[in-house]
Amino acid sequence: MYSFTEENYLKTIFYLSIGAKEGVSTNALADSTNTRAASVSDMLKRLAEKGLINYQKYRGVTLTEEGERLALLVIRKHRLWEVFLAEKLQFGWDEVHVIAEELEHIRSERLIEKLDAFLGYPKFDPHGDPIPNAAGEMPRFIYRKLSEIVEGTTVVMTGVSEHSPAFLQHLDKAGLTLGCQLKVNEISDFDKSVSVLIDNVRTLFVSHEVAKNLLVK
Amino acid sequence: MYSFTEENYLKTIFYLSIGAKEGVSTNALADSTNTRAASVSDMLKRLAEKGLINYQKYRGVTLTEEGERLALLVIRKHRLWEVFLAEKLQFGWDEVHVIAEELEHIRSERLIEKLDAFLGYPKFDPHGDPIPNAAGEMPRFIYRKLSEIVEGTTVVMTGVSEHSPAFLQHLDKAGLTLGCQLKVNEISDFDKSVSVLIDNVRTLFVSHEVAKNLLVK
DNA sequence: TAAAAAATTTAGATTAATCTAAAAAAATTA
DNA sequence: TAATTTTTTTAGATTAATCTAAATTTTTTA
Repeated sequence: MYSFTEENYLKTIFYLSIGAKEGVSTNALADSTNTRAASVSDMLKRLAEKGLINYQKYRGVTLTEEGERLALLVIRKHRLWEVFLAEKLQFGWDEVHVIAEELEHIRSERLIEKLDAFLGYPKFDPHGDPIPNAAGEMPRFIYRKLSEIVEGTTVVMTGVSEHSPAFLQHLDKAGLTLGCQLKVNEISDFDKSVSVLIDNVRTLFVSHEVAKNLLVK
Repeated sequence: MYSFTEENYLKTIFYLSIGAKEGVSTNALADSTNTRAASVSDMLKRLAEKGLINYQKYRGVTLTEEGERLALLVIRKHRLWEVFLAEKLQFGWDEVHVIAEELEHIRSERLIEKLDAFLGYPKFDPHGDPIPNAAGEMPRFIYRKLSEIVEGTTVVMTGVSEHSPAFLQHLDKAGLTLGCQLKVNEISDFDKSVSVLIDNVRTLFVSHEVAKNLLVK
């Protein structure tokens, strides 16, 4: 049985490892967990002793197989609760993350399996992120950013790579929701903003900053 | 913002205060919280400083108005989650308590109000206990025990005063559920066991031990 | 590559919640 | 009511998770 804190470290290491070739640095973890590097060093020693991470002093960390499995089980719980909050309790997709940060630590396997069934075994959370299975396995999709799509191409919005309430509320206001069709009309030479045709109905200008965080396929 | 531990102490003091004329003793709290009297003394000092309990050394404790309000809000959350677990996730009434012990500490007022709405504003939890409102107020019903009902009387089972899985599973096996009609046929002179007619259909012998923990009206 | 800068770890505290053992107060009983 | 027993509190530690400040290692740069 691991503490809330330990679970949060595993989850953070998992997210910071995505794409990275090297191990996650102490400072990156300190930033993400809002603690000091010294506190992170202490915790890394403990997680290493428990066999959850590969750690050598000054070298950064990676998750062991067991550590990754545990991280994905926490992420599974987080994402299932997000679906519950959005679909059953009518929370906005900008509100679910904060509450799920607490719910993800509730310890009951039966609870999460029954919740999964109640929700109809969803495959994605409200932000389009895939939900790991009960064994701690998650399909890895390769999404493209809207900012990388060439002019004239039509794609479907399938996710976001930024989950802050401010960003998600911005998308709400612009009427950009998961599943909408986006045709890239033109990319501005001046500021890289993207002119898109949404669902064949209306045209919208999307800033490069936003386009970088919209995942499409 | 109060810690899980503080919330649990408030809740425990609330339950131990029911019916009691005097304050709750340190030892009673140590028993209920599975800690030692010394630890309880420490915590009582802290809760008193925060204005949540009335405490004088060696004298036992009572909740202040604010302390009781907080205790009832925790109990509100506990009982609403129990309804969710039983009605939506199909957990047995013997299983919901343990999981709700964790869920009751999730901090989000909006969450609990939306959960309340989702459940249709239930007035009672799966054990027949009333659910406090959002202001921390709870109707106080005066229930009678089945063991106090005189022969010949017909009553309805409305609650239980013992919530252990073993007891609740025993009731399941006997087919005793909330809302069933109970006619007291005869009380044994020998062992005080009660012969009851259930829903006008079948007769069952209920031990005095069980009858003491069945609440009826 | 040597010096400077940045990153990381160690040393030594702190806080909340707990403990054991000992002291003190209250309650019981002879 | 005095002695004994029980209850409660205090004193002094312990553990997990954190901190600051200082020391150490690695990386960068001149």
